[in-house]
Amino acid sequence: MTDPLRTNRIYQGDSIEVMRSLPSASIDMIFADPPYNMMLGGELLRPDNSRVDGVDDEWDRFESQRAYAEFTRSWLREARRLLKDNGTIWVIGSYHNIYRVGAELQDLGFWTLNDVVWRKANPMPNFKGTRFTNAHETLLWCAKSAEARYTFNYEAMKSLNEGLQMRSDWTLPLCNGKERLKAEDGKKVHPTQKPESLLYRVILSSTHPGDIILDPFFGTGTTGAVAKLLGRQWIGLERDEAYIAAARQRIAQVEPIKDLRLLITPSKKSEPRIPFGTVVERGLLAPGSLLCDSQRRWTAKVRADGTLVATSSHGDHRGSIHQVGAAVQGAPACNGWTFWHIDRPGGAVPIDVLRQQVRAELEACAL
Amino acid sequence: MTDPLRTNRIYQGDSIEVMRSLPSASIDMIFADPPYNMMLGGELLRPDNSRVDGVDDEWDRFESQRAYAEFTRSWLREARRLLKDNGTIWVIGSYHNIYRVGAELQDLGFWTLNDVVWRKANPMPNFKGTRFTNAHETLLWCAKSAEARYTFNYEAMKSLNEGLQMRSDWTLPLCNGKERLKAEDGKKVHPTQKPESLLYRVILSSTHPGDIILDPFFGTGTTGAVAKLLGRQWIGLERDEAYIAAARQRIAQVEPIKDLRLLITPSKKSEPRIPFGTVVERGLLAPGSLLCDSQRRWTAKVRADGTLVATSSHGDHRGSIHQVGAAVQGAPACNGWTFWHIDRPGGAVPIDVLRQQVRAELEACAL
DNA sequence: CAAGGGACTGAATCCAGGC
DNA sequence: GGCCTGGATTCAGTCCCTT
Repeated sequence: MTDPLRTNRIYQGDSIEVMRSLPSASIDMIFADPPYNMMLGGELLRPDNSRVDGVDDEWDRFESQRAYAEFTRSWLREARRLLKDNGTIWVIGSYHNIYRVGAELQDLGFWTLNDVVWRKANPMPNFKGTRFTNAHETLLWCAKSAEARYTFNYEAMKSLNEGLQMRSDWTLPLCNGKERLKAEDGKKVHPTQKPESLLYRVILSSTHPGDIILDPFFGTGTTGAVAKLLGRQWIGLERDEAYIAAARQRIAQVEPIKDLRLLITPSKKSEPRIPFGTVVERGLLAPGSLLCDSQRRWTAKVRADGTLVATSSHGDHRGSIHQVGAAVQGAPACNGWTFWHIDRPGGAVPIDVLRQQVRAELEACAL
Repeated sequence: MTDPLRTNRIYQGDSIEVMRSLPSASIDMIFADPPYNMMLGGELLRPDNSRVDGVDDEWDRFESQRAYAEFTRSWLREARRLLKDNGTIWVIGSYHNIYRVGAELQDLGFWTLNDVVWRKANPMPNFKGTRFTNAHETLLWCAKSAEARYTFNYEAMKSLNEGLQMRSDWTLPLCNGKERLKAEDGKKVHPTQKPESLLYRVILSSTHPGDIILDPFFGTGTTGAVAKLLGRQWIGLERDEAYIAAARQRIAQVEPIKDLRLLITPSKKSEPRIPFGTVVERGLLAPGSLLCDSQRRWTAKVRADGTLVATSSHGDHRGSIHQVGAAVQGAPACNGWTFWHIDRPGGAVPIDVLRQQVRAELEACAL
């Protein structure tokens, strides 16, 4: 193609078809949030009988796993053609699709730089208690080859992380509140709008100001909004007219900023909560160990799941260190960390020292 | 095979070959930490044990990627055969191999339950500052099919996390200090020894005491050590004599927890079911008694057969405590045990206390 | 106005056992 | 295997309304 690439605009149409019309080796970075192929079953009710609004949109339905694999290979192949040799691609997904995406990326010759975990601060719980709470999504970050000289703004990431190297796990909240785009009827415009904080990190880490960023599954334009904010060029591909209208309006309101320091929001550092179970799990205290209070009036036995069992004049008790501490004393509440002790040669030591030990180990990973 | 499966031992030899000699549908859970030295100069063996040269030109990279895929498919296929229908498999890996593993798992028909992120508390920094610090590894947890009734000790995980649902991201330290096995020369025995805390969570979450756990890449036996501690049976496959010797010595020193009460976290789902009719039958509630909800918005009358009758704005209702509770509220479902109350001097009391009473009586009987 | 309670919501492969 | 029914199951955060 001889046409110059026109940026800062949305191209309407099927992603793969529009990509085919764009010139090769013209893009610095691609961020892609493709359909996940969730395959949800029937409806899901919360314990209060309200209905979970799942992703059942037409664009997330594929005929088979094979069809999804072919779709993935097709758009990734075009993405590879559009990327400059030193460009990189980000793809976000969940366990439903990210393993297929990762395998196809590697088959096509992409070179993985990192896989990054978006650790959701406030995920939806598992209402039926059937699995671990699905509390993260995965991003893959790849170059076109092992030899590529890709962009990585190491210092920007380090300062964003208060002077420590940015790790491959990012703790960020979901997109909700005022940031979440709502239609006039109050309903969310897009079922899976990504938080801008996520795109900040992606764009800030792997592009320079002025670079051209392509998002082939543009949705309501989070990539475009953050790209404009950060002084990058952007191109969005999207099929849905309603999404496009919302994205245009949203991006028009963005005022680009030049001073990156304004973006660095200090991370909320709070003392990490340490469940007592962690102390047991890490082998600092064996299941079956005996605890006692400082006066040795009561004893309790440690269970494998981090609860205690004890017997007192009030009966048998089972529960957390706090619950059992309160129960044996007949008290309304109790701080189990300072109440319960372990017998050591020099005397009884509160189990809080074990918590301190765990905290010390954890201090290395700040976020 | 007609031989009974002999557990709590290490089988020496090639993983895939030894797996072929074991009986189908005999394993409750598999934990696998397969090799993933794809292009790091380490050796990679094809399924036929021939060696792949680690050269990094395009052709050879393709060869070794394909060889790794074949290796992965081979051992996963055997793993699938060995698993009981309701068994599950855990596989741990990094971005070098886990996407290939995940794709092969799904191709073979495994059903993903969770992907779990091990967030390393103390990862190795990225010395060159060229990427994000690689601070996590990924575990995949799969059942054999979507319909399988797999084991998940929800309550134990919740207790371990001090009353909150366990999430899909686990922050745990690397294996070091006293736990790390060292040879006489002070060098580590195994390059990638996993922390026992990781296996503790894996085993406690997805197996029952007495279950049979297979680790086809046993190494220095972390899986065996934790399995023994937690009262599970184990089988380890390993080729390397030095690893086997270290594992044997290590596991011999583990003292198992014998007391089942310390190992099992009771859950409501596992308690014996009591029909409401039993409560009436035993005279804890007379036919004709009036029940109400906690807000006293609705009332219902107890019939001799343990059903209820009630009238609401939705009409007349007759049926089980659950059905009538749902009907008067116009809700899709209802737990009648906690919804319906009896009027007592101190206030309304849920009929669940009557169920507890019956359970206590039955338990006394059983002893 | 501050504090507190209740409703609502988020990429979700979300039940188990008996007949 | 299909159908029916008992009955178990949620965390963090925002917004609105009441006290």
